[in-house]
Amino acid sequence: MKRTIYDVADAAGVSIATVSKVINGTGRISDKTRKHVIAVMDRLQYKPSMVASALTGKSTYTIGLTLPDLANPYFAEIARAVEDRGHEYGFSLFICSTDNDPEKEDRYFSLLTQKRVDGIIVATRTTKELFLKQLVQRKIPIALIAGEMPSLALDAVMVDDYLGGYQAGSHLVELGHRRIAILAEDMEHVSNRERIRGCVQAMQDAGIANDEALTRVGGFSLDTGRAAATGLLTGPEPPTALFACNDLLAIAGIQAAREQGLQVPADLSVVGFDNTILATMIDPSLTTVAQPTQEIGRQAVDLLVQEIRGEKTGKQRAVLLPELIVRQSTAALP
Amino acid sequence: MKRTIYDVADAAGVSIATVSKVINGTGRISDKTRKHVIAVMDRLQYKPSMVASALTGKSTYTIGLTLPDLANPYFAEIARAVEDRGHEYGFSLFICSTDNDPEKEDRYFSLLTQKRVDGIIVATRTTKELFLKQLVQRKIPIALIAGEMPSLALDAVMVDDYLGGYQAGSHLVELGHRRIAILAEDMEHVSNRERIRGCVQAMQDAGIANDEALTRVGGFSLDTGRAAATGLLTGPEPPTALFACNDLLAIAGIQAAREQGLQVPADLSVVGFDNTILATMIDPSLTTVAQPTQEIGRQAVDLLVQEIRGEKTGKQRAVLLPELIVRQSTAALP
DNA sequence: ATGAAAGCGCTAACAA
DNA sequence: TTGTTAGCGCTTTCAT
Repeated sequence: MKRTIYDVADAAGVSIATVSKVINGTGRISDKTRKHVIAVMDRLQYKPSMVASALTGKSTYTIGLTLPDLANPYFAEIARAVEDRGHEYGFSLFICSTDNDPEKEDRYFSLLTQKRVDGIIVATRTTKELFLKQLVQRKIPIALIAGEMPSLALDAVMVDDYLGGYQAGSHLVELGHRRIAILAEDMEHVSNRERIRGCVQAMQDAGIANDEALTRVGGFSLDTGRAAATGLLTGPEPPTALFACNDLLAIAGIQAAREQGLQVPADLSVVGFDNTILATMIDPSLTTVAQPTQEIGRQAVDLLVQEIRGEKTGKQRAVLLPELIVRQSTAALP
Repeated sequence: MKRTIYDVADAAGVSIATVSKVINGTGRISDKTRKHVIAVMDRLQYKPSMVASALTGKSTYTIGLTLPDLANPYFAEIARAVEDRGHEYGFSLFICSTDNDPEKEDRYFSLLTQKRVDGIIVATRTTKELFLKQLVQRKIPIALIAGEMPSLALDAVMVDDYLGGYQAGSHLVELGHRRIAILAEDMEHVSNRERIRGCVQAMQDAGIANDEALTRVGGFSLDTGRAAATGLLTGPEPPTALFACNDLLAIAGIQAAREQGLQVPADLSVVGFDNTILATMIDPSLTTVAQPTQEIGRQAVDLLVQEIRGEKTGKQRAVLLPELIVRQSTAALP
């Protein structure tokens, strides 16, 4: 039942080298034998083993993608984009959800190493420098998505988070808001810090002093986000606008507002970040800073593949631009 | 830089057979040499190649998952569940989004075959019997999620869609609704047909005649769903309740209602299906029939792994029960 | 308890 | 144009 290149060679009355050549289109084979061999191959339903061919030194045509959680819509979209672009190049994708757990991430890296993936795209946010260094030593091509590893020269694609934050802040400022609250995932990751910095800068450019009390950490879930947002809204001088560092938190903010009897956008304008599928689902639809998800995945794969093929010398850093999408969740201050 | 088993053997002053044995815990090795070899292995940062070991006849410890679209929250959740359970068994996961395109699916099957995956979990909805048959001939273990292939005996895990539909229908009937519209993805897939059949049965059990005009196909996107829902709501005798065959369509229904100036649930009660992350995000929060996503992924992997290990003789069909989650989108008919 | 040697299915010189 | 052959890194008898 299990066909090998020998079976094909036998059945076709040629050598395995000949079969190998027609499979790979290498060497010179007469049209006649090529056709014949091909015919025999599909008659036998023969599928060359990529395991064997990988062992021979060629690549495995496999890449790994580490991300915090595949069930998170943002990362699912990224993964889909990576899958699609990888597939165009003939690469299969191993998915590795790490739950932001460094140990789990390390185990996945180790596993990917043993599986001899051709490269790894790292979209996790808790990656330890040491882990990456080990991969680099092993000469495993790496591309970072929205990550920084200043000490290591690595290919990376990121969006200009500062600009995104600035766009969000400007939008709110232009609508007349002056008390603008900020809801962050955490303060560790650069992306978040930059988004906040951008928003604060937009406010300062409009002559609005930054009130630290209006910035809160909302975590990664709807519940923690709602709790943090509620804290923000029930303070002494409540904000009239909220910039959330991702769409999930923005929705948490909207829900918290509703619980406090506030209308969005009448009483509170809300801006999100990411433009995930969620943004168009909720009511009011969410004004948000769009990340070019497709493009992020695409460029990450492009960088990685160039690296794998050795077509590139230095490392590159692609910075993509975010775009503010205005929907229904923001309005001018009365 | 690239370490092989030979490097370890040399450095440890033993044979490669010995090294292999300590790696796999096979054969009898003295405690002394074992420790020594292990020490040498981590000093050299040696990671055994699973490519080579796979070629030797052992399994690749890799499974494939085909699904329509990884970016769809429902399938992302399924994928995450499969990934987690697979990881517990030591299996890595290849993701294959097919976009419901049979050709793409076939190419993925072919690719997975060449990569010599140990098994495939099929969560796509357009799988041709021929494709599956070819895999079966190749003796590749398969597990279906929410699929049927009556002619082929295959392991499968599914939820009782009929029951789910019945629960949704009963809920609406109990709330006093008698004109209940149904929004389906399509009529081809069994899941949808069963959900509808269940809902209709619940209505009939309450003495409500089925009005065919109240069933519409809403497709797979928010836009097509909204269009279909609008058609439903603007008919001569508009419904007071809507059962949508998935959460996305339910949200489309809510949006359509809102566009028509209807309040949910005051003027229209809406029930969804799947209980995806979306259900808690929207306002009003969605009453929906929950699928046990974790359990589906888990059992699919369990069945597949048993098959891979040859621990099972016959094929099994696991039927899981859905559960109605009542939230804010349904209310009693005034 | 350890090692020598024969594959696993394929690719890539090198011969013919 | 086609075939022979030596690996790729590992597992697994079978000797020792």
